[in-house]
Amino acid sequence: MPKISEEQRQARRDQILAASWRCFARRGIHSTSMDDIVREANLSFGAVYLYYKSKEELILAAFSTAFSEMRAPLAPVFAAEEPYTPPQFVREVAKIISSHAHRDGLNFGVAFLMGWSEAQSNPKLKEIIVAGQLAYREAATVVIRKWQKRGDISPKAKPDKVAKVLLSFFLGFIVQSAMLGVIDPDTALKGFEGLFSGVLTSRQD
Amino acid sequence: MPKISEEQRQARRDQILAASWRCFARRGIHSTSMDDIVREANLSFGAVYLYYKSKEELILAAFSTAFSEMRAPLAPVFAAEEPYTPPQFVREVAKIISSHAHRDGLNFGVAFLMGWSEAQSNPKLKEIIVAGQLAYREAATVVIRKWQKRGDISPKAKPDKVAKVLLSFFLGFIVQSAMLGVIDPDTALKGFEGLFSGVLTSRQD
Amino acid sequence: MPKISEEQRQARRDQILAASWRCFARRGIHSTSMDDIVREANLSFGAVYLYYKSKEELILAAFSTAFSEMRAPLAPVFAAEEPYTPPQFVREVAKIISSHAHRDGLNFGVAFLMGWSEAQSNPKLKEIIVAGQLAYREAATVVIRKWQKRGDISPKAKPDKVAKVLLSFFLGFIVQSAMLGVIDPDTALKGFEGLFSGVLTSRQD
Amino acid sequence: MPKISEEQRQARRDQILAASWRCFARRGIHSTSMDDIVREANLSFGAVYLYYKSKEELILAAFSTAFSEMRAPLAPVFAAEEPYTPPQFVREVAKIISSHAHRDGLNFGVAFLMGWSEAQSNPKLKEIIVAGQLAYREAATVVIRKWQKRGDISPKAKPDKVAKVLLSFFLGFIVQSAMLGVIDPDTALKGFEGLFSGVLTSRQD
DNA sequence: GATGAATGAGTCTTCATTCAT
DNA sequence: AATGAATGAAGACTCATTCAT
Repeated sequence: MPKISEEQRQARRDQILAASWRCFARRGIHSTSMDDIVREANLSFGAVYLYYKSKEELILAAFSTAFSEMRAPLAPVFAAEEPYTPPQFVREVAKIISSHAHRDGLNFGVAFLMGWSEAQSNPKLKEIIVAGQLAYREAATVVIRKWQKRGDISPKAKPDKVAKVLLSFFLGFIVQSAMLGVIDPDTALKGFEGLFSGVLTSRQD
Repeated sequence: MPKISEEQRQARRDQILAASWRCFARRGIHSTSMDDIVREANLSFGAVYLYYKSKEELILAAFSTAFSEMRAPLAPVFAAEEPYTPPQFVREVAKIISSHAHRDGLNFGVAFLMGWSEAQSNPKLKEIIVAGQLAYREAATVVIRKWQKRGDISPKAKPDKVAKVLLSFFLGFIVQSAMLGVIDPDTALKGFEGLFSGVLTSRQD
Repeated sequence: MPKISEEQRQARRDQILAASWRCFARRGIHSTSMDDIVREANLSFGAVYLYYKSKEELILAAFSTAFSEMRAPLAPVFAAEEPYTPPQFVREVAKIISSHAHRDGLNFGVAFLMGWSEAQSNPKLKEIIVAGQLAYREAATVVIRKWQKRGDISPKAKPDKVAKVLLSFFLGFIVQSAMLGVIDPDTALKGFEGLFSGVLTSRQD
Repeated sequence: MPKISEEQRQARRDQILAASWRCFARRGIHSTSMDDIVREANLSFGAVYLYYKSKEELILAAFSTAFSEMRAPLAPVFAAEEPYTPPQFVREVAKIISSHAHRDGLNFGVAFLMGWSEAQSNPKLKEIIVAGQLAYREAATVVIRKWQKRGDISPKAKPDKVAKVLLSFFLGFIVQSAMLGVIDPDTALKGFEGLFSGVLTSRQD
């Protein structure tokens, strides 16, 4: 019979994860030592290892959490029965990414950059990320089909190709937000509309 | 007074950098030891340290080189007096990114992901990357103005906002290519056209 | 004032010791953690430390017990008023060692090997073992004198020297049983008889 | 092309092994830290790990060496075309064990005790030791057959059983030497002769 | 008496860097 | 210029022990 409740246990895990992210965001994953995390979490080595049995497991948990925290607010936008129009959809996603990027005074957008990089030498992490990106492509495809049904975009477009372009846009948005500073959702909206204000015309060539 | 010519010196530096990238692409920066690089370059520790005085300097040089190698083929596309139309522009950039990503059997697209991540704990690298991305935004702005002049896109659009969206798209394209596999330039073209096939219409609402 | 009876207390100590031996025999002393013992004994850390105040004390108790458990069945063989003849004596001792070595599916013969090794860095343990081996030499000397009295062996032999040889034989028997598998008591008997079937003759040279 | 010769390399390995044994003999294997060995060898961590890639490998090498050092002087005694008579054989082996046990002011006899114990949790070591002991049994069998041919012992004895008894005796001799102090070869001889001075008689029963 | 979460000193090991040759 | 053996600081992780409950 455990001496602490499941809630207490989860609270400790969260405490460690939060401390880890404060360290990772400040110094990067590889410049963060377990010692840093232990100190940041105001715990002991043993305590941290009681909840995560290796640095790798901790890193994996940290990224899984970070990714799913981004997933939560995005889900309703992708799953809406009656989706936003493309420009509004872009605006909404941009808004969520922006607000997610800066919390508790730290830039959590870098979590994605770090995760993508780390994935190159961490198969499990890569699997998680690939699965996540493919899921977004899938979800986007569904939205795109609805757009086509509603007449928002041409019925001739291939949804899977459009989905790749749409996902590219969001991923790049994350990169820019992390490297150059947050992009205002309205800027995203206006830029999006502007970029394609002539597409139809140019296709008529 | 150096005992070897400047060409020989540069050749050695390139040899070391090439070996480094083969290692980095395979195992990631932090899982690559100087020993790995020394062996991959068929040199000695002393030789490597003769040309790069620390691992950090080597990493910095490796990223600088990788970024400028991408810059070279992109430059004419951005600098053309009479630019491609937006869809064709996207296609061209996608083509260059794709072909750059896979060379010598290695995925050099990951170089960008690694660089962005590494930049979080390496101010000098961050500076280089930020400068590069801002330069692309600038170059894109110039192209966008030409599009507006030529009537490819609306003259009312703010070029700097459109540039952010355009850069986002390309950066995301790099991410997807590295994580999920290369995206065919025609897919990019078709997806791009499809996504915006209804933008004007939707704006008329 | 203890809250449990002395019998309960001793039962707990035995339970912990038995669990310890199951662990030690499986993985060795140094690869066995207190955690292993706690789990094997179905107890808690606190409980184990209530009965043994350190791992060292537990180890010492474990060996003391193991040694005295071997002593019990051997005692009558050594103390018999009218001892076995030398070959039968060897057979009896071999039988006891063999049956002791394999109990509860574990090889307790290794206890001796471990104890001898551990004694090198544990003075208290060494003292116990040395005292035990000297006691066996003493007991053997008594038996040997009886053999001489009865005419089993030459009255000219020095009992203390014979005792050393006899003890050597038994100790080596323990080693072989633990390392190469149990030696059958009859094998010991026959081998013993065979080895010395010509000693008298060779002495006549 | 290596910078140091094979002899220098071997010398370093020997230096490390010698230092390890000084530590092991003093404090036991598990109480000896790599730090102890590094200091005793007057080297650096890196240097030791350059020659042995883990503590386990070092331990294995240390025991292999210790065992083969014992094998060297024993080989001629076992392999002689015309072997010693049984009592002289015992004397010779005892002499070699005694002289081997004390060298450089350290008791190398404990090496065997430690090895046997360590083998319980180290399969590779166990394999080496088992193979060694079986080899000695084999070698002893050959000697025993020669004794039978020469009439030193009864032709009816089973050589393999006698070999087990003979090996037991030597192993136990090692144990006693290590735990109680070296046994004089002549003591071994006299004790051996004394123990069996009545065997033939007792067999007539 | 009993529990088991928490502690933190101590361990093995790696690897960027140096320097005698 | 080039070599590669040697260095040792720093890192991840373990585990005997304690103590608040």
